[in-house]
Amino acid sequence: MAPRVLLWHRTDLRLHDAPALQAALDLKPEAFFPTWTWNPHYVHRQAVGPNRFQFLLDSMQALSESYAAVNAKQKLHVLRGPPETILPMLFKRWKITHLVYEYDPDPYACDRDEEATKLAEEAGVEVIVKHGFTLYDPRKIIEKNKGKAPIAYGPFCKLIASIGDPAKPIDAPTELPDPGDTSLDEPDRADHDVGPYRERDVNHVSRKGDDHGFDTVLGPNGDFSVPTMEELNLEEATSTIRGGEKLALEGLDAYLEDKKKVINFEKPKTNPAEFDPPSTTQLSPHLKFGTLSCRLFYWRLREVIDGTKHSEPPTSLIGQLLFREQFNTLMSMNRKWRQMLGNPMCRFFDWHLANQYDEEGELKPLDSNPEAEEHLKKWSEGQTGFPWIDALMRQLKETGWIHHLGRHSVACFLTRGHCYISWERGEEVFARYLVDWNSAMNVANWMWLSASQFFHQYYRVYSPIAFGKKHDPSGKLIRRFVPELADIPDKYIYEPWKAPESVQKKAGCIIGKDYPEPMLDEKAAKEDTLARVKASYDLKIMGDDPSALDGSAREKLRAARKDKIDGDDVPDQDGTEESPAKPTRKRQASGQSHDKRKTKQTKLK
DNA sequence: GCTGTGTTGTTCGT
DNA sequence: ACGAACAACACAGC
Repeated sequence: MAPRVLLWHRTDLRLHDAPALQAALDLKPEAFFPTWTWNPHYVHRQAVGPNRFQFLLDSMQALSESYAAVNAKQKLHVLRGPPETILPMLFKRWKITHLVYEYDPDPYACDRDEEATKLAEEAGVEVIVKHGFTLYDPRKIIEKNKGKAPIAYGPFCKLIASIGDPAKPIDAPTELPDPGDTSLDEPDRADHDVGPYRERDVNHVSRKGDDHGFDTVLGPNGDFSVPTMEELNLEEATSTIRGGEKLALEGLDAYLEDKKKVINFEKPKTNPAEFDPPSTTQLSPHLKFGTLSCRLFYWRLREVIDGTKHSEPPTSLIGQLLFREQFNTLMSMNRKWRQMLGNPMCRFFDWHLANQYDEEGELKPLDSNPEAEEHLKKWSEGQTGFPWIDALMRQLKETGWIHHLGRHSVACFLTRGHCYISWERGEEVFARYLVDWNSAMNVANWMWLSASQFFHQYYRVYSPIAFGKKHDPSGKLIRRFVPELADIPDKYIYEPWKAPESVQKKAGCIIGKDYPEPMLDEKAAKEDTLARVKASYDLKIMGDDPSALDGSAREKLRAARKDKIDGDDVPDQDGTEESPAKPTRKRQASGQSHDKRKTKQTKLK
């Protein structure tokens, strides 16, 4: 039987160097169906803000047009519904013989793809999985290292060096087979139910009204069209970062023009306060959505640096790609990657507002902690009263991007630096607002900054005042993103509460009225948090330790703190003390909704 | 068990 | 501009 191939796009919104696409074409199909399942899990259950939705829709539309440019009969066929019902329908209706997709190391994706593979096999469809999201196949790296991936960067680099160079990129196809007969009657929505997802739509906060993206399965005109922001009823994107393969390749070309910059790139020496233009490549969203192939990026970099004296990993640009490689590899072998409890790679802390689970592994409402809730809310909205932190958080929300070191600064502040709030809460906020959000990079860096893994010198704390000042003494970033402070003199721009009343008046910004007072005493919060971090470090247990899972580690830390406080005769400042007696109070909304959380941790929805 | 290393801290000294 | 003190972590390699 001549092959009829369904290419399931997810992480590979491009035609250049796309191994799954190439594998599909290598089958010499009589009918070829590039397909996207518009998945209600992604639309309603993952925190995604308008900026990232816009980038995704741009990229899907661009891919569809690129297909059509090669073969006018082709397009990206978008079917709106859960993959576990859409795919079996297509297998049958389009008489599919082969399902081809790119390996996605994300834990949710692994579950989803295992289910899809099972369904394909039940339908007698052959499944072909290619790697292309990373330079190497994560499964091969782990196999080569006897089932484990090194957690330290150096050994990881050595390991992949022993495998050799990554494969060279392959060109985009110049011709494509036809799709064959794609005619379908509009399916019954009941067969592709999205109700349970919409009921708990975590993205309702960025909608102007109801989501109409699932009104039909085949699209409003029955032609498998790419959804629009209007159909999704999303607020307008505020970011200027736009998606699509063409923009990715142009961005790459433009960045590589300045060869000196590429050759001497050292990440820690790039400036987190630069935003117009930023001091880094701006290619991360394209790697996230696969509008740019990481192998193409890698080999284009090699072309520039080979034969010259150049910066080296970890600080070089290649070094950045190797971090991406390592974090994706580690994630691929850890289904509890995105949480602390149950995660063997993540140190246990008794953070405020940490995820907790019932016996069935369902998320429970968070413990009440009014002070921490207020801190989280102010942090996520850029209202902490620390201009540097607030500028970065507002930059994140508005532009969908902040510099890596800016991410460090705000993440450290929220977790081990000043607020002692679980990295899981910060990770959610980044997931909503970052255009380049990616589970491997985002989670790994949150673990890094919270000293939960990779980084352990927890006493090195970013100052919310000094760190920014070092890079941007006149506070240009603050003046741009916190306009109420625009006329505060340089001397006070990082600490406006120290400005005399006359100065505040002259600048038209009264602290406590036009801009908030600092939400906490920086020095006292740092000391208190450092002591908590040290106490958790002394426990030396990871998130999957029995005492972490049964709550006894938490109790132990609480009791030790109480002893110490009683001994010192200092009033108790821990807002969690009352929670055992009074289980769960309604939590405040905090930039995103936690109130309807009841996600199965591992099961495919 | 010891030593060196770890992308990217801060403050104070010269 | 750069070095040392701060208080002191984990991990790899020997």
